[in-house]
Amino acid sequence: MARTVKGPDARRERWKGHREQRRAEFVEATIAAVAKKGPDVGMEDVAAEAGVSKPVLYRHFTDKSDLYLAVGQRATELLMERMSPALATDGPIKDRIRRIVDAYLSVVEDNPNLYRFVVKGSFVDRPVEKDVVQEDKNLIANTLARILGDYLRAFDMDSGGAEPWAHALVGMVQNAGDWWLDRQTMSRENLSDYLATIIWHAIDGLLRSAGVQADPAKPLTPLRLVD
Amino acid sequence: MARTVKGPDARRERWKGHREQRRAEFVEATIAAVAKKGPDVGMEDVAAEAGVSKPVLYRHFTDKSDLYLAVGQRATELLMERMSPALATDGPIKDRIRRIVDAYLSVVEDNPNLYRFVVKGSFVDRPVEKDVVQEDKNLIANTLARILGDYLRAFDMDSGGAEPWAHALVGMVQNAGDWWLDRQTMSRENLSDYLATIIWHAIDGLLRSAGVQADPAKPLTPLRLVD
DNA sequence: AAGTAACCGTTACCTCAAGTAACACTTACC
DNA sequence: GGTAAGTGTTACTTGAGGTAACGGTTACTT
Repeated sequence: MARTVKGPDARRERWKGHREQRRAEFVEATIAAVAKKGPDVGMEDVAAEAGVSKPVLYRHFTDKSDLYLAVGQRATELLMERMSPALATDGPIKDRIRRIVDAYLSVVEDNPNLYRFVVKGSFVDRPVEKDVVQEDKNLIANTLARILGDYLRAFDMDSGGAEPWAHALVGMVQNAGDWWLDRQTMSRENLSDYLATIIWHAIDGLLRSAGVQADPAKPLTPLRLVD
Repeated sequence: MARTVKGPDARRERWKGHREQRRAEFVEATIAAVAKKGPDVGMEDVAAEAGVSKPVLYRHFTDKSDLYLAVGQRATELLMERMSPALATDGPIKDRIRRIVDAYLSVVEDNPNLYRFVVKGSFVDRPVEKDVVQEDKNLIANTLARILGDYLRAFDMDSGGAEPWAHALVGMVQNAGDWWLDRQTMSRENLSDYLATIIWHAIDGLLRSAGVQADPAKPLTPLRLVD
């Protein structure tokens, strides 16, 4: 009796890492399939791309939306990887905004099909409950909200707007990105500039209204954006 | 010869108006069904709500997405009905922005299921080609772009940013609205204020950078927004 | 060494909603 | 009376998501 009571049977633990690796493998396969066959791939296609048949997929993902959620999270990782250097770099504030926006747009530009797949081709089943995109947008927006809130508080301003503003900024960049992706009527650089300009003006306006004079060419002082 | 040569058989014309009326009727039925059964209704549900069986629906709409598109357009009409008074009112510029934003949010607030249905539950089939939401957002954004462009040109500024800025603004308000709809953690009035503030600051900043001093309490002079 | 708990994988099926076929009746123009 | 539009029905096909049932492999447990 001694061991059986407590010992959770090593056979269960043995695969822990492996399962995650497998999931990741299927997520990659999905991304590859999307890149090949466009954003409307089905489970069959994904399975084929992974060199496997459907039921195998369903051993690792409960659902289509479960898989899509995982893909969305992976995409968020890719996005963050590309954006975090831009977030971490100190420098002139406006330039920094431009770089962050541009990092986002560069990801969109490099993975148009994946982008469309994640942003548009999801939540087919679960209508409200588990929304892949909203999840990830919230993640980004919450990060932004924290940063904004800290800034506002540091300047002794009302920080109640931080959250809506964060979501507003996210939506703004995303929607402009969507538009740009569909009909690429201007260079990425130009779009980044325009968006950075409008964001900068919004921030500058907020600071002005609190009597703070900010120089677009200098870093904002009271906090560092990423620590 | 007068009639027979050209006359395209009055039987074809007889129904022109009727067909449109019927389409509208089904669109209303869809909206009612959505209000009752949530945003994930199927064609069967819609047909039932209209007191009809599926094939009838398919005589008037080629497709599910065709129906959804029509619903989206109807929703846009409802939205515009509510927004246009706010757009047409002259008055202090910042206040006006607030009213426009608030009008949008009020529609979202009053028809949450319809809103979710239109914004989220679409484009299930046609992946890229006929995107209902994008269509309607573009309509709004283009209107905005025209207005912005006119303003910018009136102030002798670079109007190249008008289009991206318009899409940015639309996305901003929409995303903030989505967030608010999901977890209503602040009053509509507060959200409208916060959004109007950020938009005002962005516009004000643009004008300042061109050397124009605008007073948030006064109407912008060179053009009227709606004519 | 035998048992078994976890994985590997397959083919063949079920289910459900979108969309279609085929058929019958009504109205009013020609 | 013929016919081109519409009204409507029930019963089917199709396709994609998801499942059942089966068999093989590995390596921990007893």
